[in-house]
Amino acid sequence: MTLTLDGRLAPLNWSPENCSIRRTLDLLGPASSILILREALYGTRRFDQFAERLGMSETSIAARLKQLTQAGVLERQQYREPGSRPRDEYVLTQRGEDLAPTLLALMQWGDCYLQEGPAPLHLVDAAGEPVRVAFQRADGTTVAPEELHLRSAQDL
Amino acid sequence: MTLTLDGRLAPLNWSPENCSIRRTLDLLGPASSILILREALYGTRRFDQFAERLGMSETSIAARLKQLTQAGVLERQQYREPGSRPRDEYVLTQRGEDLAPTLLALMQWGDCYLQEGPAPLHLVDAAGEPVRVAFQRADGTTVAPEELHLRSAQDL
DNA sequence: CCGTATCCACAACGATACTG
DNA sequence: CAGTATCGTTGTGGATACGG
Repeated sequence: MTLTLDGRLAPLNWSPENCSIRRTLDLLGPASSILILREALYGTRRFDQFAERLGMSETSIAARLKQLTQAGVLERQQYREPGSRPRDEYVLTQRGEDLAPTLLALMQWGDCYLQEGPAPLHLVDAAGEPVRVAFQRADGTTVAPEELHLRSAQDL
Repeated sequence: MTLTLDGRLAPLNWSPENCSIRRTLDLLGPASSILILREALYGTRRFDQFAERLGMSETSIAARLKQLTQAGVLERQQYREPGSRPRDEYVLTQRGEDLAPTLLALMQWGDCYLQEGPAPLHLVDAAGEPVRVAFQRADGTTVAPEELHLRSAQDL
């Protein structure tokens, strides 16, 4: 596969700076931000749980949580356990949840190419059937990678 | 959505270090590696083209290309234009092409949340119909994000 | 429990100059 | 054209100590 950009390698109306991939990576920040989001997707919400599960220093955790909150993919929520004072926790916003395909596509690739033995986690549906990240049309039909093309907007 | 890990937030048989997302990020390296791969996916192959299109220094380009080659997602290929001496170019391996869902999921998210106005590039099939990254079962049927679960391997 | 402040180490990057 | 060598700057992170 090579996404042929409709046959041209450098369309005039597309510039490498005006690129959603670059802007998304800039917004999310370093790789440790992705790991924070992975934990958030798994259900981790509290500061010390992030720190413990990721094996990162509190300094880094605080910086990443603040950055991701400002980026709008996490938000602080107050909660109160009975008998305790109110605390904050960090939960995914809709924007953050929508990063799930990206994260799970990464996981899928690593499971395929970097995992020795069976993968530790499997993505399944409500009935336990395996689920994969794939390309599909609006009607839900699958698109093979060889059929993919990138079209620049002004070609329409 | 929260991927409930079958109801438990920290399954005993899964550790944050043994994680395909982390290992994949470690293998690929810094964010600029992802941008290199984006260019490779678009069809860029030659050293100076990477440097020019990404606006990065030759030092960084050389380091990233070497790293990605060692990681097995790019490989050097000799080519020879008529009348020129042979040169090297960097092309995606199968491993590298299989990162397309990850990169395009990133692009899709950025198009949705960071793009002002219409996206500059559209992912389409051979007939020009729009294509998205989505979750699906082995039989091709679509899975809604709310239906997703992560199951640890030893629960089988 | 949930962070912040300070200090230090290292990795990534751009700029520049240089080689086959 | 396709890199390598060196330098200086910045960003990221760990360790430690400290504050609400």
